[in-house]
Amino acid sequence: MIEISNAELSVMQVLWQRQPLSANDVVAALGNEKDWHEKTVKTLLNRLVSKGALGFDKEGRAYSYFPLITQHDYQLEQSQSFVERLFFGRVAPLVAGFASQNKLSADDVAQLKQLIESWEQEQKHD
Amino acid sequence: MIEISNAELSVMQVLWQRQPLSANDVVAALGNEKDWHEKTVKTLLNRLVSKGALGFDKEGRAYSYFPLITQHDYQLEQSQSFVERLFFGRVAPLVAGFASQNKLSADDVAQLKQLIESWEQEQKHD
DNA sequence: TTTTATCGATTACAGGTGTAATATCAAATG
DNA sequence: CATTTGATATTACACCTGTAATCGATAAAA
Repeated sequence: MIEISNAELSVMQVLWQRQPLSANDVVAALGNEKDWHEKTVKTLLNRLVSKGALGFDKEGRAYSYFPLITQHDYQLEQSQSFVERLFFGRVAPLVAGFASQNKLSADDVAQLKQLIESWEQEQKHD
Repeated sequence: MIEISNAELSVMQVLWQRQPLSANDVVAALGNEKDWHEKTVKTLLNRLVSKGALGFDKEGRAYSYFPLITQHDYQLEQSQSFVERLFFGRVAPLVAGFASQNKLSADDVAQLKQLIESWEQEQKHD
């Protein structure tokens, strides 16, 4: 399993959103949120390539980078391991924490209701 | 915010469950799940004390360790930052991932329904 | 009381991470 | 063609982590 550090993750997020991008495009995209030197971003791109998280095509002088793992897969795997480590595998207590902090949006609740309904449908016909 | 590494977290989990414990008790408690040398566990205890995550009382020769931060607070803070980093703050997509992997237990679903109900109650009278 | 067994404290050491600076090499410019 | 520019590759470096081993002090044992 590929390990992606926090700083690296920010780079992945950019490339999961738009892809492929040149190193400079990634630097620009991160400009708003991160106060990183251009060299820092290039280092992160390099490490992500070494780790097999990113690939690139040579477009002449500059490279064009793209993710080799999907955001969805990464989210799934990390969620699983996070909930395992902190909540011993049960996700509801995590959601309860969000609720207690008023961090549940109406959209979240709507989606959760939907999920529950599907889940109950599943249970019935098996 | 105190940063607790993965290995350190396992030690915290033991002490969140029973507290206070001597170093040897912690070593024993971890014996099942982790294949760590006694020295390794002592190092982790030490680092956690340095970080301010654990305190201890001197009970003669050996120390008696106890958490200085609650499991609940830690879970809350880590959940928040995890969901922020991977899901841009929305928790429902995380739960959706669990559902899709059949990682939702009946207990989870029951608890989620309860949460939603409370949440809707809250919304009404404000 | 001298020796030994234990504790916690300190030190070790390789690999990862955050955060760049420098080196190298090829493309663009003059 | 020679030079400058700009991109990637390599190197840097301190701190964190995983995983212990060694040191030093003190309590227990002989």
